[in-house]
This record gives sequence, structure tokens and C-alpha cells, in this order.
Amino acid sequence: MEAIGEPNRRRVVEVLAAGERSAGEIAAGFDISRPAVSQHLGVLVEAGVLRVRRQGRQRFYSVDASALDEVGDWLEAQRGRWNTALDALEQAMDEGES
Amino acid sequence: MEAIGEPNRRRVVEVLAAGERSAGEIAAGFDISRPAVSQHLGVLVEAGVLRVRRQGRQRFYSVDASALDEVGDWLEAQRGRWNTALDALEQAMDEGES
DNA sequence: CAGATATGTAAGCAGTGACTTACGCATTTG
DNA sequence: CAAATGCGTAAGTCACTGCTTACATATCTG
Repeated sequence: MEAIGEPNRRRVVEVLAAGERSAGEIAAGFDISRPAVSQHLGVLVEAGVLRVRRQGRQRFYSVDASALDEVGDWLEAQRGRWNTALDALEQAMDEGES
Repeated sequence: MEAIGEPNRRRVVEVLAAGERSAGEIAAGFDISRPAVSQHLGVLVEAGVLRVRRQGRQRFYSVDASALDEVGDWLEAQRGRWNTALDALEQAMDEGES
């Protein structure tokens, strides 16, 4: 789930949150080249965050609903790590201020 | 505040949460070389997360209490970014499931 | 069928960041 | 004062990652 650490990929997810879009439509909203976006899409699909639906010569991407949980868990894990440090700090500070 | 994104640096903060330590003491707890730790310490000081106190030939590092807030803010900002995406997603899912 | 369209893939470049070794500088110690 | 100790700095390596420019592939369209 490290896939969602990249800003552009986060944006892709945000865009797709509004609904299914074709690769071209998605890429149109970015300044980077279309292949670059395509690569990001590939990473996200690989990570299970997105799904692809082929229709004719187009490919429609959408967020995999089940990924919601995973993303949430990942977020929590990230938070948890820091909270470990923060908690220790706060505690130390409180004690030290005596 | 990007400084605290690196795992080893996070560990440094955790270690220092227990109290002030000399550079050598800190480095002893890591597998990487002493200079590498020194560099991490430098970054953290530069970022305002740590303070240094020179005493003789030793340098004692400790967490800067005021950094607590900044770290917290940074964490919140990170969360916020993702929540933007997550909120949109959840909303879209809820609507879509009709 | 030939050309256009929609998209992925390959290959390579460039920036970044963490790490290592080597070295320099101050401070303590015998 | 010379050696030892505690650290930081310099310089260079390496891996990773995102980007770009070709190029390949599949599908429509006239």
C-alpha cells in the first residue's frame, strides 16, 4: 500500500472518487505526460486500489471499493507509528515540566 | 517538517523522548554508521525538532518541546490530505451503492 | 483494408536521499 | 604537548522513483 504515497497518485484517486473515468480523461487533468499517468494507473491497479474495465479501445478506471478499508488501515498504521513517538514525547514532557 | 518522514529519524525522536542523549549514545542504538546518524541528527536539528547542547567534546541532543506542536500539525496535514480523498470516496460509494 | 484513435510498454535520463569511508577539528588526558 | 576520544563534514556510491520520448498493440472508421 505504499502506492498511495505519491501526490499524483493521490490526485488520481481523488479524481476517480467522483466516478469512473477513461485513461485519457484522467490524463487530461495532469500536467505530466500521458504515459506517466498510465504508469501511475498501473501502480494503483497493481496495488489493488483501482479497477480497470476495458471497453473497445478505451480503459475505464474506478476505485475499488474494498480498497477503501485498506487505505484507511494504512493511514491508521502511519498515524500509529507517529503517535508512538508523540505519546512518548508528551509523556516525557509532562513529567519533565515538574 | 518533511524531516520526520524517515524511519530512522522517527526512531531517533522516540529514543530522545526518553530523555537527553549524547550523539554517541544515540548512534549506538542503530545499525547504520555513526556519521549516518550524525547526519540524521543534523537534519532534525535543522528542522527544529531537536536541540543540541555542547558539553566538552560531547553533544547532547533532546527533543525541542515546541516541536511537538509542529509535528502534530504536520501529522494532521498529512491526514487531511488523505481524508480529502477518502471522504470523497466514501461519499461516492454511499451514493453509488443505491 | 488503411488510417486514426486510445492506451500500454520499453528504455533511458535525472533528481533525491540515505549510506559509507576518509578526514578534520575540538577537547580531554596522561 | 602528544595521543586518545567524540563528533561533524566532505565526497562519492547506490538504489529508487518519476518523467520523457519512442514504439507496439488493439480497436474503431471511412
